[in-house]
Amino acid sequence: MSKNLTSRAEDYSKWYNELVVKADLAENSAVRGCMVIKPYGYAIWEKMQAELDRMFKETGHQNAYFPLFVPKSLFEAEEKNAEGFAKECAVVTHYRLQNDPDNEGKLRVDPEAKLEEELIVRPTSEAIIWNTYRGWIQSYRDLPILINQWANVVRWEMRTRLFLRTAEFLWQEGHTAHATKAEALVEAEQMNNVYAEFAENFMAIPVIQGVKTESERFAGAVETYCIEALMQDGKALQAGTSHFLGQNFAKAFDVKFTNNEGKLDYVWATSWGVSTRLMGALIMTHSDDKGLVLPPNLAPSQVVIVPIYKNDEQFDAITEKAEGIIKDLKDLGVSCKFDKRTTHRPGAKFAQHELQGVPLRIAIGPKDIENNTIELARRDTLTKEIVQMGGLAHTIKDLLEVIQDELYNKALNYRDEHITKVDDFETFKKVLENKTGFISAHWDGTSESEQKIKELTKATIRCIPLDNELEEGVCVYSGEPSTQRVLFAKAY
RNA sequence: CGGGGUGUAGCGUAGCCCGGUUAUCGCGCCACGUUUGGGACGUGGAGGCCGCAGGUUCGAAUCCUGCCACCCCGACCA
Repeated sequence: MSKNLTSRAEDYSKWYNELVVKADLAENSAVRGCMVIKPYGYAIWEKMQAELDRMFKETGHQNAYFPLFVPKSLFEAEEKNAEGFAKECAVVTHYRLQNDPDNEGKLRVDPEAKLEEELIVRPTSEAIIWNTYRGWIQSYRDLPILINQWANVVRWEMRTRLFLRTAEFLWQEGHTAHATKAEALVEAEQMNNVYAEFAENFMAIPVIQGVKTESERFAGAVETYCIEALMQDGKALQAGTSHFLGQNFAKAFDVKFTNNEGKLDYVWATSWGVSTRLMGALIMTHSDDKGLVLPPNLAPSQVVIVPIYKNDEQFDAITEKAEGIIKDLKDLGVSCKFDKRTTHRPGAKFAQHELQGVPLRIAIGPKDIENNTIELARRDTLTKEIVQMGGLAHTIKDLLEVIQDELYNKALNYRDEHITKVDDFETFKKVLENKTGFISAHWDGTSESEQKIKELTKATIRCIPLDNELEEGVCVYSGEPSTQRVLFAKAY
């Protein structure tokens, strides 16, 4: 492990890449654009999964699993969806390899083994799922269908970055079917709320809920709800989306049902997802120049104990004390690891646990044995204090809650300070270049203005906030009348 | 896919222009000893088809050709 991380001020993107690798979260693999998620990174992802899965089930959803492959004829059925993803699809054309007669010891694709119909590796699963739902739905009594799947998908991206954009990524995708438009809309909004609640309460990442403009909308959706977060470098990151799909997929896959008036109608749909990209959001929201900073809710170990000793006798005394602390913490539902490795000295352990973002560190040495104390260090503030043993477990449990809240508030302050109201295009460009962050500005509602602004500034409309107040104004670019402000930013 | 760049040990590198014995240095790794309240020190050691293939040459990490991979900047994107 090399000593120092590149600082954020020096090169934010280099800092991010180094942090992901050095904190042992993930690394690049032999497959272009695909990452290996290492045990420590995967443990954090599992924490996210567990909480999201709980929330999905609490809102009435069940898990299921659909195939990795989508026959091309199904994939192309919903035209807009197909068109939107066509440029980044991996395609299976053959099903067999054979020894290469011209190249000893090598394999080649058997030209005789061409598939009748190509299979698309799913970039998203609407097609295969809606084709399946057709067989499940005849009557309004079969509705709603509320299903989620945990899966991997492939989008053949040109340029990839660990967690933020990989060719293969892990995610969950919910796909629901409803009898009425109103019910589907409620579902799409509900799941966006679930995502917002998860991001804020669990990941300590403040988000803005909104809807996408037409050009940023999911291919095939009527409305795309989203949660947008702001990273420390002032760039926005779309952290989750929930789509109201209208009857587009029902029509494309001919999914009709008889309603309670005996009339035939197409089914209404939603889909919603978050991915391993949330790992990127987590890193870029809280971490610092010493490494990862994990909110207690997401830390694989919330507390780590580092022993400091000169001989076996001291180590035994420390171990006894540590085991007592671990037991008390476990009773309160706090996870704690005892780092008793003899192969590393305390300083190296301190540095490693800081790099990996363990929220609280306890150091116990001979002095602490003597005084009935421990040294308690906070990862988020990098402060440490000597604490008496009495009531330690409760002190720690409370402190973890404080840390969780403070991380959220810190991120919220940063975010709120980086929403700038702007009314003219010159200021727009200046704020984007110098201050960065979200810009709240009037927009005339046309794709043309949106496109022009993107070309000129690289900023896109991240969302039209849901809680927007209506306000008369003129478009920051065209000067045409506008009824509300929207949020612009450069985005990941 | 366009424009630029880089490939030397696990990682970071020197050497390349101007070909010449055993390919440089640091980190990391291994062994032993001394250490342990913020990334220890000493001694010894292991590790290389110099991206791949071909060519020029008495001789190639170095020169030439082709290929591959990766990085940066664009276009695309959760």
